[in-house]
Amino acid sequence: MKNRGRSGVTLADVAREAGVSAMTVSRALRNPDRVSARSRDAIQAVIERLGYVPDPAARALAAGRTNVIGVIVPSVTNNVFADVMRGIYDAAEGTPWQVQLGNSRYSPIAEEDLVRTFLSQKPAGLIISGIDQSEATAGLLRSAPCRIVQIMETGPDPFDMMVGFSHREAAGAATRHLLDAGYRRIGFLGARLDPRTQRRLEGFRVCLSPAGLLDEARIVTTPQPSSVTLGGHLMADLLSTAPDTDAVFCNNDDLAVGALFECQRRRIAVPGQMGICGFNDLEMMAAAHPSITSVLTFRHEMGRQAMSLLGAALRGEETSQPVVDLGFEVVPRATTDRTLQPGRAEGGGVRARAP
Amino acid sequence: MKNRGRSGVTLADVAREAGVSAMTVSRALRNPDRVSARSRDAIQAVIERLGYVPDPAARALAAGRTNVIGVIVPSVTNNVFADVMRGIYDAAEGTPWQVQLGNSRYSPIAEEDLVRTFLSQKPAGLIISGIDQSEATAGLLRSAPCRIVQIMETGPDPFDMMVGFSHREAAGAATRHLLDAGYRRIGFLGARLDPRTQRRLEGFRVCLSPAGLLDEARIVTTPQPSSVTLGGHLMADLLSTAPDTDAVFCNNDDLAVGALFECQRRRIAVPGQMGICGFNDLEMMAAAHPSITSVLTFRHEMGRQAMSLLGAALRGEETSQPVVDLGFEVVPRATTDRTLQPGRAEGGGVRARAP
DNA sequence: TTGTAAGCGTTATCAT
DNA sequence: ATGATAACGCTTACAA
Repeated sequence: MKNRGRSGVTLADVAREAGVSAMTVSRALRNPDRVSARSRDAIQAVIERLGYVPDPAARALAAGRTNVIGVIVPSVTNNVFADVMRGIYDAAEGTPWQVQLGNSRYSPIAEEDLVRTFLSQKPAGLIISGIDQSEATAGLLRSAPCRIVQIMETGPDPFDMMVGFSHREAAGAATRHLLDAGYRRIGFLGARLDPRTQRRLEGFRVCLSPAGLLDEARIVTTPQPSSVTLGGHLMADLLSTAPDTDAVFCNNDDLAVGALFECQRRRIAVPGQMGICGFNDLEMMAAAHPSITSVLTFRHEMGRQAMSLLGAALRGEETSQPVVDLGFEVVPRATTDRTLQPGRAEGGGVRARAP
Repeated sequence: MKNRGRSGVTLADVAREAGVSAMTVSRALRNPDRVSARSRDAIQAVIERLGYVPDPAARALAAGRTNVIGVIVPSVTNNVFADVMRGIYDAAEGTPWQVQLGNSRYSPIAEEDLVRTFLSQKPAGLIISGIDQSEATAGLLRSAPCRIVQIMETGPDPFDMMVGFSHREAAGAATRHLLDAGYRRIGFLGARLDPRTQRRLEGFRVCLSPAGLLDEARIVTTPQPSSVTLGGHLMADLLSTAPDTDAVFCNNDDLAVGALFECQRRRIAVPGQMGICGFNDLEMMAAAHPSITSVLTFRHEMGRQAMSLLGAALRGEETSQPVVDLGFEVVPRATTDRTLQPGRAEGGGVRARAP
């Protein structure tokens, strides 16, 4: 098999130059304190001189495991997951764990393939979004020889660990906020009905139904992926179906922003004639004019904690609490504050802040 | 070393069950047509029955290469890179290439580490953002034993291939658009001065300078990462420094949206008293009220082409054109259209579209 | 503290 | 078309 023209400096090269055996170099790399200071220094010098970098494939093959943490999210474009990913990367920094990202594109089949691919790499851990895995995927995960964290949601029967919150309750709280603000004919705008969206819709229904205020005609959804433009369209649909609607809970912030712009275009006063509440509380919501009420979710923290929990578990520090509920927070702002002095009709907004 | 309790079914297991040698199974997996139909079918059946999945580490070690495409971006939160990543994933779908993401967080040192880590994995290719690698990184890349695509920008001396556009020209065109629209006291709002931002600022200067309209006092920048909120703050700063400014070129769309909201808050008529132009043309820009002028960049296409180019090169299809300039497109909208009938002062906008 | 031997699961090479 | 054999670069297990 000879030399196939590989560039690499190997452990053996380093060992030879440093006048020790390969095993000592291997140890110096992973448990520096189990090697004499003298060897350690000599080895370190040679490594730098030769520019040695360990071959992860050889390592994985010999050790039967890797320091890879597989992360499976349904979207890489979505702001929400971008924040979660950043939290994961932040927590992984300075640790030996190497994050590897997989994008399931909201497809259960792609998700199953990803899990299979990740498992074939003998990962140290897996972080997977949601609690709605297919039966096949669930089977793989249940018998997986690594630690697993489910994120984004809490629910019963975790495979292992969980970091999330209740979307049902969060949506319920948002809807209650609209009720408390005095709105009565409340609509729901939703895009891409993934399982979390559906549970939010459920929370919406459960909040309005007992009060006799649930009107299915005010629920407007579409399978299309969400966008600001779509928020405008959904608002337009809602207004043509149920023109007397006086507030909307938007299933995410993009839709809420689009709904606000649509109101401004139509000279509908917000919050006077129409209340608007979003979901996630992206940075933009506070900066908008009028500022937009939303439900703050702790996305970055979710990623951070998922990774930290995994790290702790892998270090053998068993957590007493395998399911972490991060909660949420309704953030009331101008778009649902009827006590604000309404702007002129065509302004479509109020002054929420001094200039 | 015995059995360490690994879960895996191996090639040898499949070979034994199928009554052939390991090599035949290996061949059947990678070059099905170099194996008799009989063996092929028998092997396929056993693979499915046993649930065999190849071990990528063993494969990498034996073959000396992998089907990994390393992708290095400076941010995973930024919409722009999210779109590029989606393009890459889209183009990788259905190919044997496995995309692996690295986040350099705008740090040249982190970037160098990532390159080193990726190279240690013997990747089939590397996609790296920008043309401003450190000398150390450049050295690694020049002697890398794999194909390389630089994305986001075009420039001289590609390591190998390149897919991008000229940020300098794009910013110049945007500034020219503001001039053509009749604005004369034009400002620049910029956050995080990465190399691309700086080249955009350069394009801005080069456009205004010959006309004698460049006023450094109207250039407001900050090292902070960009956000909608920050766009408002920068606009506020600009107005206190140079209150007679009549238009701004914002270095990205978030800033532009924030600037627009700030104008609305202050009852500054847009586009009447203040023209606003963003950069990238995110989906939101068209949906805003008033709709916001921006410079469309082909982010998804950039990722798609980078990956396709790489795929073609790896298949041995040499491209005649190793540097692809995707260009850009100034998209004029309401925020720079002075011919529109101005809304009332406090409206801060115009009706860009019928309801 | 250090070294020796064996093998991890796959593919390249060369025969047959 | 198929197979025997020798690596690939590293780590586990055990011995010194």
